[in-house]
Amino acid sequence: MNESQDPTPVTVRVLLPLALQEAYSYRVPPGMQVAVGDYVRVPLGPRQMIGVVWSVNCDGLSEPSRLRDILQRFDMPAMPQLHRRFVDWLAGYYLEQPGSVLRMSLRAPGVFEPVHEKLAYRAGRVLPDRMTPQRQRVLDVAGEGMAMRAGDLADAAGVGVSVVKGLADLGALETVALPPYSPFAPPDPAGGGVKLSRSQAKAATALRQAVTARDFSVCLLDGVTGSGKTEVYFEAMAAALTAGRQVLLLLPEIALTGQFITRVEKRFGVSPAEWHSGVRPRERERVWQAVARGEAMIVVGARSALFLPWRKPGLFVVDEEHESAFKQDDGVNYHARDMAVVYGSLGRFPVVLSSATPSLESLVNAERGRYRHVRLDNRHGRAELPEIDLVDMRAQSPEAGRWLSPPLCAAVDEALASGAQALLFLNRRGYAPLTLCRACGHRLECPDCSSWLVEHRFRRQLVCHHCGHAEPVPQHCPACQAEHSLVPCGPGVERLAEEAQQRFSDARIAILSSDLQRGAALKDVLRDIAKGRYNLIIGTQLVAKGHHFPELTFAGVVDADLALETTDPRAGERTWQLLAQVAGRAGRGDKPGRALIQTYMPDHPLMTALKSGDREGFLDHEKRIRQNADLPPYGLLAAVIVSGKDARESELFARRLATLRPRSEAVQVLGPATAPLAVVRGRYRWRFLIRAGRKTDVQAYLRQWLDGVKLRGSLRMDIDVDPYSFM
DNA sequence: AGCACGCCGACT
DNA sequence: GTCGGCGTGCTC
Repeated sequence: MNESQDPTPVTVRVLLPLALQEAYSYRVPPGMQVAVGDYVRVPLGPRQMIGVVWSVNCDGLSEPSRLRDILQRFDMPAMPQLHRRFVDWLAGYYLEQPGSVLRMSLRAPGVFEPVHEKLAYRAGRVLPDRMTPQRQRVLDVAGEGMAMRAGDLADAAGVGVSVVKGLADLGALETVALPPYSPFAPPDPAGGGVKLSRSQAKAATALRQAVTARDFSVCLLDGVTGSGKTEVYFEAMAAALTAGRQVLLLLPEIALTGQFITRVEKRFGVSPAEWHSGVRPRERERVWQAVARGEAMIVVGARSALFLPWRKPGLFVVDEEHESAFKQDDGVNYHARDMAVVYGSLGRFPVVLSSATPSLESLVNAERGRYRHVRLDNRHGRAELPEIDLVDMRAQSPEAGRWLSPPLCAAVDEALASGAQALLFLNRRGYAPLTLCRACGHRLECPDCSSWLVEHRFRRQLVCHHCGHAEPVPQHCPACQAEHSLVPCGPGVERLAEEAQQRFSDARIAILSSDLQRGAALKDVLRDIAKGRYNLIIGTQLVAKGHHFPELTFAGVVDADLALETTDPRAGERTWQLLAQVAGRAGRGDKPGRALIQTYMPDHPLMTALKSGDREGFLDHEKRIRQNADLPPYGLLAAVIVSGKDARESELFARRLATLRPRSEAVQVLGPATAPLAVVRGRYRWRFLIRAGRKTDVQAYLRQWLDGVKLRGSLRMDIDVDPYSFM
């Protein structure tokens, strides 16, 4: 009877950041108050873990005697209900354990460590009985008002720290606890704005309305590079900040955060919080705490920033929303752009998706009226794309071992001669994608994956791009022992640079690829390009993203067909986005540039559309293909990948799984077939593709099929809802 | 995720 | 004889 009056639950369910089926029950010890969302420390087997109270069960469902006690409740803002709903929603959609999703929300471990309090000192009320010159100097400095750390105070007074400590003990100095983290300054929504063009102003008004409506909506901000999308969504951010709400600016990759932080500083007068894997632990703590307290108002971050414990979110902006980098491919396979939209819909606040080449998904959502389509005209009235011509490689094929056709060379020559910069784009790292033996035909393959080893000549290594395996380039063929018989086949950017150096003898060549990204190397090269130290840039897709080369007048695409030759259902769309972005790099100021695209498929609808700058035409073509094949966004897709260390065992398991699949009118299961990359890291992979109508509950189907399946030995099963990469 | 338990190969 | 490899299973 008495217990029922007690408001404190006897047992609670605690979600732990582990891949467990469910939350675990714990007892609340007498005298402890816990509520849903609280962060707690609990015992788990021989160790302790930090988890979140997910629900309370006052009825004591499991026998309380078997349960263990919560050890500690952390005194910090509880995880908001919105965030807990988000974790559950994401886990349900991607068929993940909620604990695995929670883990991504607890990636600032320092916040649960005891805060080593930082102390400072200022003048106290009493004077010491015995005054010394040293003491006097310290009190003089302290008398100026500012509380200082012991070391600083001692330095300023020219004395040892012991004098300060002595005065503090006597009460002549007062101890003040400094806030453990330096606070984030409040941004100024009104400051730093620039004059907007008419088109920008109109778009900004639309976005501001969405923010002030204080309800869920999605705006697709669609405008070419140079149309000023950033300034427009900055206006929406200003509106959210004015309303006292937090803003997230989500970027597809870390390399871009630097420039955006500078722009935010200019616009809002303060440094935003920065969140991505490169942020140091101490700073992570600071940001996590400040977001949890609702003190960090602007966060610029990569996809993991979604998992910060947002206190009062008012706007999420996803820049370059078409980027496939928003899809995480390891661990929990979530799409950050889609989850930003989900967060907004759960939290009833607007989301802005921004792109020069919006994804087909977003465009179709706009067509269906689910997203608001906000278009921006080009500020300079320039055409969307520069003048693009195709080089028919069937007719203009360069000699063997060369990849630059005569028209491409002529265009580069012309650009360089005029004192401008030129760009050659090839989406392939290294020197050559394949090395084979002339004597026996043996191909050098990764020992752990079914993929070719890529020669990296600068590193003098053969590298597997799938698992990172690297080995020195052998002297003999490993199969037939022939000497000097290994020949590189096909080009990578390194080899292209070699050819370019021969063709354009006075060119100053820079190679831009992700191999360069370690340390400050990339930054240095970009700066030197901006200074004009290089005039011929040879790069992988790194050059397509964000970086602006003001003196570039020509862009050449060395192999436009590469990205099309995959099994990925979005290959066409990706190729379009990539090539449009690369071509868009050409042109300075208001002067359009020129682009040449080498292809063996000049009649492909994508290529002809690129040539005529007909985005709508390409999109219509792409939509028809997807519609006919029931592919996203007209149908739903999921992949189930089964893998194991033993080839036979993996296959048998996949075949047995196939017999277990439930019959369904609405869902089509294709496979099992060997995955496109049949072996990765020594694991043999089989794949099912699941295709269903747009309104089908694929998750329910997959659960019905796979929930009871027992995995034995090294067998693994990975579910990928909305797959992007078909590897 | 850890951490213990368990079962097979090469050692002082 | 034991040390130790990592496959397997459990944690309220």
